[in-house]
Amino acid sequence: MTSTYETLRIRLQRAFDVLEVGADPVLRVSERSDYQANGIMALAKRLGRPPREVAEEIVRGLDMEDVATVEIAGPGFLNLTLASGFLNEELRALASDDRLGIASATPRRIVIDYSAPNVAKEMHVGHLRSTVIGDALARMYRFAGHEVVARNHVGDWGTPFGMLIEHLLDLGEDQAIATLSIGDLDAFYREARAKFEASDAFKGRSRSRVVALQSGDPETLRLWHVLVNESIAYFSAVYQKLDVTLTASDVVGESYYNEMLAAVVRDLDAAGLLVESDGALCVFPPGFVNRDGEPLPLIVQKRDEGYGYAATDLAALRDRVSILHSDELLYVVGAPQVQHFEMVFAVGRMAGWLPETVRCEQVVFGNVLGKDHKMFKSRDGATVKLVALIDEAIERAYVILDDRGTDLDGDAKFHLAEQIARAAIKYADLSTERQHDYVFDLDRMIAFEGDTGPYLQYAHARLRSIFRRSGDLVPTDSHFALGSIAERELALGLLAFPEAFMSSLAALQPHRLCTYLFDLAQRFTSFYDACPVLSSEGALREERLALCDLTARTLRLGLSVLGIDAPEQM
RNA sequence: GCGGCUGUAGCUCAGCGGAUUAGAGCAUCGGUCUACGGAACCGAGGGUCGGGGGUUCGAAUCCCUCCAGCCGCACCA
Repeated sequence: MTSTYETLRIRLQRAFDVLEVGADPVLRVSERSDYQANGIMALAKRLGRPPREVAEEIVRGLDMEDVATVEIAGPGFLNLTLASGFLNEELRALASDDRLGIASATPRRIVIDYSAPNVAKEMHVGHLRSTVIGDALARMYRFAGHEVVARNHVGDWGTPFGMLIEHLLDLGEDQAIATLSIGDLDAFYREARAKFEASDAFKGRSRSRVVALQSGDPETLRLWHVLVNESIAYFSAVYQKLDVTLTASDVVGESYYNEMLAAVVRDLDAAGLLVESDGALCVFPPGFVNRDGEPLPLIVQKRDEGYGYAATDLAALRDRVSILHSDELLYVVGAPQVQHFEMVFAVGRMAGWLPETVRCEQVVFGNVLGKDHKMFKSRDGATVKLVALIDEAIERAYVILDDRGTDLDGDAKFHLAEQIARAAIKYADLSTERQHDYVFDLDRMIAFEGDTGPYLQYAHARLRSIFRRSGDLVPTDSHFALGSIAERELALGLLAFPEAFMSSLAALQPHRLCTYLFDLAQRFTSFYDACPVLSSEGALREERLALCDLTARTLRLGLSVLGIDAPEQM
């Protein structure tokens, strides 16, 4: 179906076309009217005519069947109020559409690179953002009808593996596996690092172990696999705890690209892009300079002939375009790597590996800060384990459920605590503009009041409770008279869903959908307070039940594409 | 030094091609309720939108400049 927003835009476009300037109307949801048409001032300027005259001409061109009132307010915009007949028809169409107005798009293949933890290293809050944002985008794209290929670019290669493997041998394989499988990855890494720095003998062994790894020594590779597999098992457990769609089969680590690295160098050279500088093989994409104002290289092959992450990222980019045939590449990676990816993408374009038709973008996100606005750390200055954070949130949710008194017990109660905790953490992360740093404050996000995940879950649970009481009866053929202000406000909120979803996805900004859902939940609670549902009768009862059903479905769908559960009761 | 990001209410944040009196949440104060789930609803106070200049009938938004903070700037990813 066509969304209300689209319908209006088309109407408005027709009115604009009367003026024959080919301008696009700008339509926005307004707080003081149902919609507001902007951009008339600019149009008048282009036409060289008085704005009021232009506005009047647009109003004459509008299809007044759908619009109850039009107000020329100020010289630059029109306030539109929708006709009740139009609202009724739109709501009926929305209510009978199980996709809630989101048309299934012509499928494109989108590769989303997200999460990317490192083998034998703990996942911390930094990984939370990439994982949660990436997963929300993946779910949104899938719902919109696209094919998503998730890529978990795990750090599973490089010089640290020499010392890690030697440490594993020192501990004995069984002991090492035991340490890793209980999830104490940081301890393992720390011990290895400490030995590396303290003992020259260990350092020497580590270095030769790296050489053995790179040359494909079978026993070394076997030991490497032990480390990798244990870590991936651990990551999978974290993903499960977070209810993230990533699986072990989405893991395509850095090592996967090893065999392609020589070809990257060879082909860049053949294209005449490769320059030797201080012994390293580099590409100098235009427009990048270092602190002395000299051209900044992307180092593809190091002086020691090893490959850096630039080579790996170029190989991955190539693989994703030419082998996976993706139409769009997204990298959900933190802000510090902006320049790196700009350079990689620039080199990809220069080499012809990244056609102009392929959209390629870093989905940048800001840092997670503590309450002191410094990088998020525990009191003793150590990085905080992601699992510890999730567990703490679950524990708090559990305590709150106890305090509130709940019908649930045992597994069901624990499961609900998990759902609430995940909602609190994910919503807090997703609801701010992703490029900004955000303050991680568990107290606030799990406070269950205000603009939080649990508030949205609660609104949904209250809605479901209505249907439990009324015997799950959902009216199918209601007329939406929208006699009260609260009903009308709720209805307009419901009709805005497709536009909110699509613009959120187009901008790769999940927080816009969050803002929409919170606004909808508030419209609902106001409605719920003002309009009795079950104690109403006849057509009014049917209408209100239908509004409730549509609201519940919209909340559930919106939350689900953000990766948040909507429990039936809380 | 160059580049990027950020600066909006006491706190945490929205404000999406310029638009009516800059909006939420928390906190504070005051109301509502024998109510379908009070994890609620309604209302109030609180802002020189970092400073200054410019463009515009109109700027938190666009341009310039200054200030403050964070990040990046050649072989670790």
